[in-house]
Amino acid sequence: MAEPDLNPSHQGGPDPALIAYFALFNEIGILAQLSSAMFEARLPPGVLVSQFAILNHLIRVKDGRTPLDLARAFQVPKTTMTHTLALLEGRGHVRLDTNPRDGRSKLVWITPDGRDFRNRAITMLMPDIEALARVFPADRVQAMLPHLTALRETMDARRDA
Amino acid sequence: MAEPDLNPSHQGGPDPALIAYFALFNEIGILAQLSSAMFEARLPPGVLVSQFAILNHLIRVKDGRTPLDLARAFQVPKTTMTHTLALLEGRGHVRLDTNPRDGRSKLVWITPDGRDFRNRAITMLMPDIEALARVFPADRVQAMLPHLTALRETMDARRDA
DNA sequence: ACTATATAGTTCCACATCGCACTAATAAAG
DNA sequence: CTTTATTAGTGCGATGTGGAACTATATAGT
Repeated sequence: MAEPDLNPSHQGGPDPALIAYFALFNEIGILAQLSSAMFEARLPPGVLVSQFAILNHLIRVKDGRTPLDLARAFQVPKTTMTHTLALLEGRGHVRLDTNPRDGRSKLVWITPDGRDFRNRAITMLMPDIEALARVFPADRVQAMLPHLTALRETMDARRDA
Repeated sequence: MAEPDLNPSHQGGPDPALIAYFALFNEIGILAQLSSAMFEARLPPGVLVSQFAILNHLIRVKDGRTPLDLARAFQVPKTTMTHTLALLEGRGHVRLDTNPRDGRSKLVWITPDGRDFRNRAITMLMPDIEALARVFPADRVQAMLPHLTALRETMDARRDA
């Protein structure tokens, strides 16, 4: 579900300088909801963004990593990753080998089928992105992207502290 | 779960100018995950961000609206809203009256208990926000917030088209 | 080497989310 | 006024998500 929508400005309460942070997380939450819906509308029925995201990560970053690595990258519990990887393996989109370096863990590899599926999915999404680009210019995206990345990295680093 | 992490740059594929949009949604998805986790860690056990967000909306925007209004505001199906409102009503944080203007619908009101709960929750969250503000300055938030709001409004408007 | 601790992954279970079908009520069409 | 279509909310079932506990392996301490 969506994010807070918090804004304690109705009372003289907390530091007003911090209200912007609440507003920020509110917008982020609603945008995550909207973008997930947009993506899933174009993906084949039953394929969730969570699964698609993993295929993307395996291509964009690197495959041959452990399920736990992936769980950390996506900020989900390892049980969730076990479930999602099982779905992808069942569809033949990824392959799970035992890790030769560590008998406890496995290594996740994307298959040619998984690669094809992901590339076709991106093609399906392109029209929506193009339509969005027409009403929301790319320079605005460029303006905020570095800040978002920095915020993500900061919060990611603070996660265990 | 988190968002795409899409970046088709591995091949000469789609318009490179559009890649930034994928990167944007990727960051938004992960940040939504991180902020939800941060919030829920401070909320009482069993209270999810989804419930807290509704209380916030009822105070910040306005209460006395229908469940369907809320479902649209948060971009969730009405069945989800029914469920969440039932939880909040069970805790005495909201009250559901029948709508005198329309026998089919109801009106959602926040109770004094709900108001107190929300205000106390915000107090609990403040230390985390303050800690974040120390490492991620407010001017960076100000720099991206207007763009995020504009993007959210744009995508929200395009939702039914 | 042996014990204690930590880690990777899974299983089991609780629950939030959401699609589908249904009821009740309103609105529109004739 | 009667019929039809639309809308608000709910019950039910399927599934994604995530916590607790467990097994198997690896690492640290002695």
